[in-house]
Amino acid sequence: MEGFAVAPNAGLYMKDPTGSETGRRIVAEGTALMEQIGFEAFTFKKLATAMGSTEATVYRYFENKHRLLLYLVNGYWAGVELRMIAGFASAHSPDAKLKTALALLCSEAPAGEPFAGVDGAVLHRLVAAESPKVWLTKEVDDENREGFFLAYKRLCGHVADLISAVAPEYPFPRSLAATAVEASHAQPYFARHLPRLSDLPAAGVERDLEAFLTGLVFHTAAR
Amino acid sequence: MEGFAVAPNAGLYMKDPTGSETGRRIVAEGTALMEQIGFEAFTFKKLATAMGSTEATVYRYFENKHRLLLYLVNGYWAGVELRMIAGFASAHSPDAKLKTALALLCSEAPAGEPFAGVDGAVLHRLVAAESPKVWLTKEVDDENREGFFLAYKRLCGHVADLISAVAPEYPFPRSLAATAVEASHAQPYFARHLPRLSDLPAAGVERDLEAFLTGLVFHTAAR
DNA sequence: CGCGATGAGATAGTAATGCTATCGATATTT
DNA sequence: AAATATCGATAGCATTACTATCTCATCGCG
Repeated sequence: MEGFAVAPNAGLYMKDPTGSETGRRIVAEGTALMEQIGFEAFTFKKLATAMGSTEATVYRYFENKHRLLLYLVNGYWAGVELRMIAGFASAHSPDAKLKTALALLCSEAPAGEPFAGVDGAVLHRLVAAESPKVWLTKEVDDENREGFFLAYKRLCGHVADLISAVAPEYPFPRSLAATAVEASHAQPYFARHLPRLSDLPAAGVERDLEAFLTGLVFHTAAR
Repeated sequence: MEGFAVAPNAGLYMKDPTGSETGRRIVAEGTALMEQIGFEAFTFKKLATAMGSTEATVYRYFENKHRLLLYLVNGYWAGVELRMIAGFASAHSPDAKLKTALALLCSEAPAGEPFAGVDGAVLHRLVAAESPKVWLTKEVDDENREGFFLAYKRLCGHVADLISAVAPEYPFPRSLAATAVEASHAQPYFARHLPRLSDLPAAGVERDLEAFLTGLVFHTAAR
């Protein structure tokens, strides 16, 4: 029943939200509401009211809103990883694989629903705007030990491996991969809100973003 | 009396904290406490208790903790900009200037006190761990309109200008500058807490970080 | 000397937040 | 039909994020 070899989100919830209609609604409406009003203004009470349920019910699924965000972000990255691996099938050289991987990171509206009832584009925007808050916390080390960042680290790992395949002598493949993945979210956000920090257009960034990222990665690594 | 042509922090406070001993202590002890316990756990009540003062007193200086963080981050960047411009004096080619600028971004313990009584290394760590929270907010656009991000944007602007000077035909100087500046904080943080996302050592990153960043910028732009 | 302004500690209070506990009605399972 | 799980309803509590007011000390100034 699980779409993954190892459930990517184990431990992030108190009760598996995919196992009930209420759980799926928490995830679906939680994503939408959090994206709308922002993580700091988001509360379980507001979510419960929006779903016509109660705070206590939401707390039965997730310990707190930070865990819910972590769950969403993790699911997002797991989905990207899946599509990335699928994309590798149609590319043969490491070079071509790396290019598809980077292109995938640039698409604002990922194909397919990452969670039942969740709009991919909305989740993408949520992740772009909120995901750093997931690790910029005093609990990073504990949460990392519990494996809550595995999906993200695996994804960056794939990109790093491709960089190494393309440029075996480049000394910072992981740093470059993480920098590129981060930039793929930060740059569209900057383009929209702090345009002095970007050369991308406010909307429809995908084409230029891809050009920027491939330039960044290939020129840096492949000497 | 002001060290800057235009006070970089105007509007961020209700009452200028540099103008009184209490204000300076709010800034100094606020930095230390926030860095210690993290932005989410930090409250004005805790700060007041730590300083032997009261919540109401702190609120006379800053509207809320978000504004205080913004003030600190902004002051940090203003200080970096000052040192960057000073550093340009000893470098003559744009190439050399860009190299000094990037090296400056890598130093973990900036020279000189950015605020009276504030340890530069502590502020540096605070900015690395918390600064994205300053713009990843639903109030970005309002705060940007009020000029609260000017120091950061100016700093990135300097780097972008140097990139353009070194490589006039490179199409994404601003994106590259912002990406490099962001990476200068993100990479040491990753090295420490999520080491799979970096090739840098957990401690003493400066040398490798500089190599990574100069490679990133020069190979990407001067292509 | 006395006046007013300013700065800041003390105290109180309010609404919202984050979270826990209990209870009972309603399904679902066995 | 009994047992169990699910979830809405309600209550409660400690903390947070503020706001307001009052008092006292200080300081510049006529």
